[in-house]
Amino acid sequence: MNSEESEQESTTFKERVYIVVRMIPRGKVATYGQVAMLAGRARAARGVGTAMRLSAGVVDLPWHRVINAQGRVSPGGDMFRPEHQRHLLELEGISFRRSGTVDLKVYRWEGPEDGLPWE
DNA sequence: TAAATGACTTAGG
DNA sequence: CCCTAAGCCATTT
Repeated sequence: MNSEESEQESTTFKERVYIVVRMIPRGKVATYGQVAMLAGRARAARGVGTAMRLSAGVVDLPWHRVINAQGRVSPGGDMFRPEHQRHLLELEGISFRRSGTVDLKVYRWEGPEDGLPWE
């Protein structure tokens, strides 16, 4: 271990995404693009979507706190139904507009106070 | 290794 | 509010 910076990535993109998502506090939300940036891949918003789609069964993962840049929740899925996601968010005190969207100006997570492990 | 897929995003119409 | 076109990416075929 003669190096600390040129070391190989010991974590995959998906792993980092989950780590970031687990940092989102209760009552707050983050967008795919935001998570991508924090995970070290600013333009991989779509990759974050892929990671979340494959997250069924992952323990302790607040998947419902990840929404898109328009404030809309997941489009659907057996285990990720829009109504379910909305319900979970409302239980955390997040209110939706008539349009069914979340006001990011109010509920957007500011980001981690301390730096991330890989940054 | 190339092609297809999809919880994305921004800019326009 | 709904739809399309482009750009970008991880994952799966």
